[in-house]
Amino acid sequence: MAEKKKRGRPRTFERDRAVSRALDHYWREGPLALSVNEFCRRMGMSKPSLYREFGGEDGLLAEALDRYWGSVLAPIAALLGPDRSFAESTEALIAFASDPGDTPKGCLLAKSRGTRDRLGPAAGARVDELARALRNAYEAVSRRGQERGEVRSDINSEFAARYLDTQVTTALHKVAAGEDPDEVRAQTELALTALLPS
Amino acid sequence: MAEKKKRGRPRTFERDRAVSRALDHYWREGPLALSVNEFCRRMGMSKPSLYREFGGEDGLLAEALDRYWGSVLAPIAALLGPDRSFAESTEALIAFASDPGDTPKGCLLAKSRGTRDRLGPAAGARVDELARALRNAYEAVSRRGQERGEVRSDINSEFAARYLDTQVTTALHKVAAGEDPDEVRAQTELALTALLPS
DNA sequence: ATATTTACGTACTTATTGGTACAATAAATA
DNA sequence: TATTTATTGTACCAATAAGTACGTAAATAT
Repeated sequence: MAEKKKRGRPRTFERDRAVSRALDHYWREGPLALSVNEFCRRMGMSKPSLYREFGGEDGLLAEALDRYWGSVLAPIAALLGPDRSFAESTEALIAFASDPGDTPKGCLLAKSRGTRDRLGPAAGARVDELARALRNAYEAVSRRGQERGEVRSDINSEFAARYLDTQVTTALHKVAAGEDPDEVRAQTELALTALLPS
Repeated sequence: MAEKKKRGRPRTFERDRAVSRALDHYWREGPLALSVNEFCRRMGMSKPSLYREFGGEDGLLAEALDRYWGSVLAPIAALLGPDRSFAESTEALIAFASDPGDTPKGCLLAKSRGTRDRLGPAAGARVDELARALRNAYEAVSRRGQERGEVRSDINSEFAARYLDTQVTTALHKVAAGEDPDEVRAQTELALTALLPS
């Protein structure tokens, strides 16, 4: 890998930093809140830069979603591993949903899913991907829970996964909307008891 | 109340019809989907008319919400009367949520609540009012259910009402997003079993 | 008829939108 | 030093946004 000298003007665009700041803005205010103009103004980048580097708002959001998965959701999914009981897994999920702890409120994926139809093709596809990956994790948790007798065995594990997804997403939306995290936590805990054996 | 002859040019503006069409548009596409320009174009009214009669988009949406309450939500709330068992009431709610039957999909109030913060002052206040009225109905249902032993007695009836509200609103959002009504119905039914005595 | 009062909508303003042409810049090469 | 190639952002475009000044229409009153 020789350091081939390139011929033209050297790149100064900080792509990584741009994606980070984009993620922050999208996460904080939702993926549709900002116009491209305002976006570039706040990011301190020129509009042609955005179109050149990301092909537009759609591409930028898609990349921000990728980073969100890597830095937030993948670690969460890892918390749902087979070494944990169903109760521990749901506890971790509820803790994540009712209080992410770190920077912005709510979940970028949840916010994006809420406006799925108004997203561009690239971001839309990314949202579907991430949602599916998350649901796969939910399904694994549900199935293991059923095998261990920790979850009602008379419901389909895919249905249970979708139910889990619904409830967690609802919790995330409520927290993002500013509702009391303790209330959200309590409601989500109640909702998940519906999955337990009677 | 004598029919006093008014002095100026007679009114030709069809206020009632305007509100009806506004309700239809808001209901179908959500309260923030249309610009004032596009709105007036579709309604066949001039912009000054809208500002004169309703004070702007905010006032128009507020009035549309009023009509929505009168024509849709109040009848629903009436279905939750004391003559029905808890199971019958929730059944009616789920039927409403998972398939409104008539014209547009979803619930205008649910859609409006989802974007509560971006609404104008009048519409925002109306949304709060209607949501509160609905929750009062939910609380009455919950409390009666508890008195009859149809609902877990170890949870606060206000909390149960908020839970009911959450689950019904979630169902409405999902139907509005185009999800399969049968799936939504099944998930909502499961969620509401959490309120039943064990 | 003329003036007065009320209702209405054309046509305008200013600001912002998504999107891009093109000139300026900065390096390697000749 | 001049040329070529690559990168960047100023400065523009047409379309549309929210909001309103003002002239016209249609009735009653004088």
